[in-house]
Order: sequence, then structure tokens, then C-alpha cells
Amino acid sequence: MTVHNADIAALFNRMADLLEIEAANPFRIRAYRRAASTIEDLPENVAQMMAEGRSLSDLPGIGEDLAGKIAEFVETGHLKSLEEVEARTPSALAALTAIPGLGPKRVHVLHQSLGITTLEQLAKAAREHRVRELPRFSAAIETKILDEIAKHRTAEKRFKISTAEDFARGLVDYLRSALGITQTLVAGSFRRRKETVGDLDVLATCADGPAAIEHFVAYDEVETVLSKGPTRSTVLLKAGIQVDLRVVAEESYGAALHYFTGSKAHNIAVRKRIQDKGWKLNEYGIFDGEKRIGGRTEEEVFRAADLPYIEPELREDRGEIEAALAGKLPRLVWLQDIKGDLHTHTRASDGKSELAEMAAAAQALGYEYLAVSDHSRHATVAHGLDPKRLAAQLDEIDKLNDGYDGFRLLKSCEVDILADGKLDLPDSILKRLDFTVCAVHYQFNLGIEEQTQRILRAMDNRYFNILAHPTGRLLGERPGYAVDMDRIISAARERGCFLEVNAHPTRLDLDDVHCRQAKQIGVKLAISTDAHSTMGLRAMRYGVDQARRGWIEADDVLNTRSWGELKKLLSRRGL
DNA sequence: GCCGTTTTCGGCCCGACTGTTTTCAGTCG
Repeated sequence: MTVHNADIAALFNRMADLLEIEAANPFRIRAYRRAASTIEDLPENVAQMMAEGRSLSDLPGIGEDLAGKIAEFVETGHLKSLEEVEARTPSALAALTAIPGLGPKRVHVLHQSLGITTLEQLAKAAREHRVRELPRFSAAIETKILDEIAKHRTAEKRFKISTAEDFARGLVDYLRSALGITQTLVAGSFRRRKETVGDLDVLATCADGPAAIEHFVAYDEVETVLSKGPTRSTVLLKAGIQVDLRVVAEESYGAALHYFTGSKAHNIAVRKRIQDKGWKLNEYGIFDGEKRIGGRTEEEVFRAADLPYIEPELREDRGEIEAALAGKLPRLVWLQDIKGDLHTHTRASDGKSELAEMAAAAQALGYEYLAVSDHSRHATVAHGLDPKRLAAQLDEIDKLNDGYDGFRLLKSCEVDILADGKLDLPDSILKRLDFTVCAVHYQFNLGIEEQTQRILRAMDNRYFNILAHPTGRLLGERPGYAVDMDRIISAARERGCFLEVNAHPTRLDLDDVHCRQAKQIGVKLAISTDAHSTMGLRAMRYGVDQARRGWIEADDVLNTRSWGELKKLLSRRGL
């Protein structure tokens, strides 16, 4: 059995959930969570590392004990200590803490006093008014629990970054319209540019906190005010997204921005360093005793921790602190580094704009080139091109290119990878292309071995260049197909192929962890929009954000290069 | 449970808001 990092992370997180309900040592709980996060974000497979005889206890937050537990699970498929905890505290209890207002302490009481382990039992007990009798509960909490169960755990909902931007724009404009609010910024996972966000963490500076809060809760998109104090308030918008506003004074802006941007693990690590110097960091600033010694800017926060500025996308406690100390922070790729788009569609297949329109839009973005990569024939619903139609498109591109100065349309095609691993078009037409973008578009339900083999076989074709949207996932809609990405990435390096970071906000595929893995192994990435219209070209920034989260630098990206340099990289050996 | 050119033991980030707790625990971020 193959043990994936996600399995081990889930195991440790479950342990942490249950230990929390048992009121175990909070630092022991944190240790499990930190280890889970380390494993989950690790750009290598842990079971593989073990097989190679490498020491897991070198990983941050993993000591002798947890390394042993990982080994036990990899070897036996079981974790004895977790089973012991589960015998006392059923795993189902962890799900109850997802209900807002129910934390580990209350869930513990519910289990001990009423024997409740499931949502159904909880609802029944609440309806029978048995919950309000318990210590630290009340009729109000009982009603709230029933409400939350009825709405069935909307708390879990996450929003695509592009959707969140939509909500954020209106809100930020509204906040800025208030007198006295000088700065407004959306921090949190939004600022770290995670592919999805659970809520919006908004920071505002204002001398009069309560006035800013009043203005905030009066926003006409507010559905419910969940909490409201003089400096902080939480609301639910009609769109279903939760928003936290935090108001601080101007001199605390940097400290508050750092605090509110997170991630939590990163903040803990930075605070620890400042604390080690005998100072204190909170959202109001850096303090030496009672005396404020900084915090107006984020740079001051990092400086106090003896660190250079760390970009928000890196702040996940995935080694950025260590890299910063060693002077090895990546110089992350910027949108301005991008010189062209390597995956786009036109009306010839399922796009909405004409070839010339796409070219004009690309030039307006300042691009040096745009690859046209319409679907191949197997994608019939997308009016995929057969060799004849593709040949006609290539002729048309030649004609258009004659008229451009300092810009070039590149000849490409999004070639289907057939179920047997063959490419959907014959070499006779593929050889006329500048490069191919190859993708899986059907038979998503193959087993992991079959699916991996299918892609590896396709990569064996010397006309295979870039693997498009490598996992096929659609955020919030469907998971990716089962595929062994470790092997795909290694195979790409051996064969001189590349992987795409699909910039469409519903895809963002590769994810950040695999971007970093590709970089470490030496596989370059294409950041491409998969645009189906001229508007679609503007999604590039989401792909760049995703790549930045994966520590990607301009040199790691194919399309930061001029066409001349790019062409050399795309020519596979033996061709 | 992890971790250490201060430590192998004793630390481990910090604060706002809520509610029923009359002095603070629980929850959340």
C-alpha cells in the first residue's frame, strides 16, 4: 500500500482533535498539528524518504517519537496510540467542533455527561433541552446549536480566490468611503494568495475604532453581525462569506498587518524570535517592556526578528524563516516577468474570440508571444481540431505573423492524451507545431497506477512538451484524478518535458506544494491561462500567485523567456 | 511532543469578544 503524505497529516490532525477534546497538554496538541502541516506541505513523499533511509526527525517539528509513529503507520497501516485515544474519545466527536460555538471543552462535556458522539444525538439532546442543563451551557447556546445544525455546517465553505476578490472589492471601497478610515487592506489567506479562502480578514486604520466598526456593520451587504466590539467585529455577508474587521491606530499598522496576514504558524515562529530577544510582539506593535519600539510597518516587525522582509505568499512556516536567516529566500516571480501565454483557445475549438482578437489582446498586455492551443479532435464537445483543420489554422497563423512586429503567435495545440497514452494527433501534424500542450480530458476514474502510466506513456512521445492542468481538479467541483505526481515530475525531468500551472482560478493546477517539488527537482513550469476569450488572458496573475506560493522564481518559469530562449528549451533531445 | 552557542528540563504567541463565569473560561483567529 502506498502511504501518502496527506494520510499521515490526516492521522496527526485527528490525533490533535481528539487530544484537544481530552484536554491534553496544549503543546503536545500543537506538536501534532505542526507535524501534520509539515508533512502535508512536504514536497516529497515521506514513505519514499523512509524507504531511502533518510531521517524524518530532521524535518521541522518531527522528533524521535513522531518519526517512529510515521514509520509504524507506513509499515503496519495502523497507529496504536491513536487507536487507544479513539477507544476513549470517538473520532466522530471531532466533527462536532465544526459547529460554531462548540469547541473541544464543550464537546468533551457533551460526551462525558450525555454520551453524545454524533450530530444526530446532539440535535436530539438539544431539542429535549438536556443540553442547557450542563455546566457552561445555556438555553441560548442550545438554540444556537440547533440553528447551526439546521444550516448544516456552512462554516466549512471555502471560496475561490477570484470570488473572494469580488466580495472584497465592494467591501473595501465601502470602508474607504468612511471619514477617518485611512488604510484598508484584506489580509489573511487572501493576502497570502491561497487558492481558496474561508473568510476575509480586513484590516483598517482609524483613530476612532468604534466609529469604523459602526460603519462596517452598516454595510448593506451584511446579513448577520456575529460579534461586535470597539476594535473588532465579525459579520456574515449575504453572499455567505464571513468577514472579520480589525481596526487599529496608524502606528500599529505594520504589526497588525503582519499579525492578521498570518499564517498562524508563521506568526508563532516570528513572535518566538522577537520574544527570545526579550521583546513582545502583538498586533499593536513591538514592545520592550511597556515601550513601543516598532510596528508601523511590516518591515519593522521582520527587522525586530532579525529577518529580511518575507513575501506574504511564503508565510506558511514551510521553511521561509530558515531560508531568510540563511539569505536564501527566493526572488519570487512577478506578473511583470511574464512575456507571453502558452495555453489559449480560439473560436476554432471552444474559445469565444478570434485568432486576431486574441493576438491583439496579448499585445495590449505587453506580451511578446501568444500560443494558440485549441483542442484536438477527441474533444468533440469542444469542436476539437483534426489534422486538416489544425493545418488550416497553422497557415492562418503564418499569415498573421507576417504582419506583426515584435510579437508572434506560437503554433500549439492542446492535444488529448488518449486512454492508452497515445496522443490524439499524428506526428505528421504535431511536427509542424512550435510545441504541444497535452492533457487528460476523459477517463478520470482510472486507478492511480493506470492513470500515471497513461501520462508517462504520453510523455514518451517526443512531441510531448507541456503537461496541462496536471491533476484535472476543479476547485469546489471535483478532485483531481488519481495520479502519482512524484513520478510524473521525475519523468518530466528525464524526458525534458514541463508542467503547467494553469492560472484559471477554478483550476490553479499544479498546486503550490507540487510547484515547489518541481522546482527542487529541476522541472520548469509554464504559467498559462487556458484563456477561452480575450478576457481570460487576464487570469495570469492567479497563476503567478500560485507559483509564488510554491517558491517559484522567474528563472523557473518557461514564459518569462523571450521566444528565442524558450524555443531552445522546448526542443527535446533527439529531435 | 518538540527543542536547545543561554537550556537535555522547562519552556512552548497573544489578544478580542461572548456569555452567565460575579472574575473568567471558552472560542476564535
